[in-house]
Amino acid sequence: MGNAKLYKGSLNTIILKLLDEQGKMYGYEITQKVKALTKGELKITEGALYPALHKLEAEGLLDVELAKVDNRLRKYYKLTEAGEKETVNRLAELEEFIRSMQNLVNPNWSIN
Amino acid sequence: MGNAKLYKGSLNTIILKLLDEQGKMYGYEITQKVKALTKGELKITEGALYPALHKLEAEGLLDVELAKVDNRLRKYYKLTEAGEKETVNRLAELEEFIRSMQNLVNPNWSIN
DNA sequence: AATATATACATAATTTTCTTATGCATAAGA
DNA sequence: TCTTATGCATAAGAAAATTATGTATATATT
Repeated sequence: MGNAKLYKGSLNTIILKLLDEQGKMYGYEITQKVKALTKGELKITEGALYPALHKLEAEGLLDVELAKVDNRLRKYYKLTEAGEKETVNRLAELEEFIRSMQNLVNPNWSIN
Repeated sequence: MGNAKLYKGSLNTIILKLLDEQGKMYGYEITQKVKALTKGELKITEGALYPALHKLEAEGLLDVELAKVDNRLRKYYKLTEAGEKETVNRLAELEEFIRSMQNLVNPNWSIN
């Protein structure tokens, strides 16, 4: 709690970015990766993650590949070609947004 | 368009921050200020701004002062004492969020 | 003089996006 | 045996925005 409600709107872009650099990932793995990368500050809930993955897939940005590991199901997601193109756009947009926020909130921070 | 939907959740903090540094501002002025500070990248819509101001006021974080300039109404908002304290907290939280996002999206960026 | 744009507020309907609460199932650790 | 971790999913509800209106005055443009 506390950090809750703070990353609204950027979850999709985070997913795309991670898939772009990791190649393929499954849902649970994404939640753990984000937790690790942000030292526990950002926690992606399953209720937000799975619908987001399904939507990105429906939009044709992700492909799914089923796998069974230790008798447990995994759904590996990876970017489609369209997904890779979209990732570039959305990442640029998110970076611009972060710079703007940074500049608004603390103009003293370096902007590089 | 484009930048739309990106600053979700942080509008309240932006308002508090601006009021903290400007002393007092009225709604329309806030929209123009944000537009200017972000070179047009962040546009606060009235449908988001006015309800947010009313809510912050209802929470006891803002005080209102009416003014009539050129026969047009203005509602100047300023931080209450509670508002000043809350601003410190919310700003810190938002800064942490920005750092996390920055680190997720582009770990090469400087973290200062 | 007429018209459009800027200034200034406000709210209702809708949509998006999240949290919270469930639910199912297997594996591993205490 | 019981709890925690792994792994998926969806439904109900809340939060926070967008979009679409509405009112009104002032200024700039044609």
